[in-house]
Amino acid sequence: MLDLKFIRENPEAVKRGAQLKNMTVDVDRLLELDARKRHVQSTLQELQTEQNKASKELGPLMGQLKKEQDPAKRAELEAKAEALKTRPSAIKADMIGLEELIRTLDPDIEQLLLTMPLPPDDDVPIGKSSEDNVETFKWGTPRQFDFAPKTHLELGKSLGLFDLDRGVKMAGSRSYVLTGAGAMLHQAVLRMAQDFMVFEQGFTPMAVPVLVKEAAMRGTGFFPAGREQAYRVGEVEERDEDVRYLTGTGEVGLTAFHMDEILSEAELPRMYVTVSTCFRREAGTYGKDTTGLYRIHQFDKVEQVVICRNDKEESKHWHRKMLSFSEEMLKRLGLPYRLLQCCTGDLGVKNASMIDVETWMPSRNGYGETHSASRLYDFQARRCNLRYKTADGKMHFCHTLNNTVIASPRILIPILENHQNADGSVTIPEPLRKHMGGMERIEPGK
RNA sequence: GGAGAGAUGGCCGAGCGGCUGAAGGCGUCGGUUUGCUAAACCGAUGUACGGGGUAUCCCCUGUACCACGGGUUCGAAUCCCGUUCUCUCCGCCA
Repeated sequence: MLDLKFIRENPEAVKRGAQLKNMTVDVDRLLELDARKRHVQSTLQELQTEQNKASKELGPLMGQLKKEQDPAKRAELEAKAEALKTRPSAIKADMIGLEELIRTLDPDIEQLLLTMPLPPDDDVPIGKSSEDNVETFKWGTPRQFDFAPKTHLELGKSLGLFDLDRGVKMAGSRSYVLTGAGAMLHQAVLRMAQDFMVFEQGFTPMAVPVLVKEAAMRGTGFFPAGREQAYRVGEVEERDEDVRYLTGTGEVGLTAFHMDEILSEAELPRMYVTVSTCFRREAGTYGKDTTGLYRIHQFDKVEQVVICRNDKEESKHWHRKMLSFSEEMLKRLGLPYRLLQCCTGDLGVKNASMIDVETWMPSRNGYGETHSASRLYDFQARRCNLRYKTADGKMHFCHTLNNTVIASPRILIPILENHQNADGSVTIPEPLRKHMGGMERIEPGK
């Protein structure tokens, strides 16, 4: 969420930011509603002041009246009290009207405010869509096969690693079942990533809810824009408070963890990592990546979140650092990858900058997205009402960042395809072996 | 699922419908005293929004906020209704 004051003072910057992100937002209407509300509010406040003044006089008077025995004096006091009551009584109806008006204005302002995107950072290349993303770094060389390499689908079948048909049978399209060594490999990858973040990088491991309330989705910026991407749980007739949503990323649980809190500067940065199941409806992707383990409704992801001070440089520093953790995972797994600086048009509402990591997938004869690192500044923290206090008592909104450490089973695609052998087996990358009972290769018929 | 209790500031805790943004204590910060520490004493110590200031993080002023949302009233932390959450007991399930 943007600061309303900022929008008021920089409407053009906000408009331009939205435009760069290919989004249409009605800044003018927001400002108009805001102006109207403030006008109503100040009128209301004046009336409240009057009321309060009358009350302050009435208070002691009523106290006297209670004690007073003399009928003559009582009558006098009563008359005085009645006189004092006339004005508040008279303005009461007006006040109720004004309150009503604010109540009708508020939801509209709120809704508009929630749709205002964070303007992209200056160093983000301008572009319309993912086509215009810029490759900034490349690691590793795609392997030249001296045999006809199989796709992960073929490997999965011949090695018995997953079963798509039965997955679809019970759970519908874009579903799967990991089986045998496939299931183990999946767990091994997650475990390796979590261990790395916890034991080598000092992140705090968390197990968070994946079924959350509307406030958590809105606070982390997924709602309202991404509402159609989330599974909604609850009966149609249920009241809003009973409805829950399945999260599409552990980022929600890690970031909303501190919702409505005031941290102290000394406890920043908070570094969290979670492995959680992610649910995505993948609405609007019909016909896209329909085969295999690439685009699926349910997967597991190790996600990293950092909550730091309100300092752009610090945010940028963490952004790079968190990205390096993802890169380290791919390096250890021996998977060639590249970094893409996403262009303005490819950014979501909440990002100031986003860097995707794409990993080499032989079956695509190209790179496929496996990670996404976002820098959000205080956009999420504002929505989450997540602040911190400095030593001298000043209050600020935190900055938040998030990035994939590893997501599986998608990452199994490059692992299987890149490490396959001519005999149809797959060599297990060394760091995964200790999580697979020491297994070094996955071989057919075993 | 049944019965009951509760929700007040960073924490504990008081609060007859008016002088309560809220006693008291703890904590924190500043000061005095002190060789240092401790102790003692004095003072300060919420947030949001609006308006005004010779005004980025300063001052003045107004309003709101005692779980949340309504209501009663000239006036609500205090009374009424609804919701959420927490706790205790019973039952049920794991």
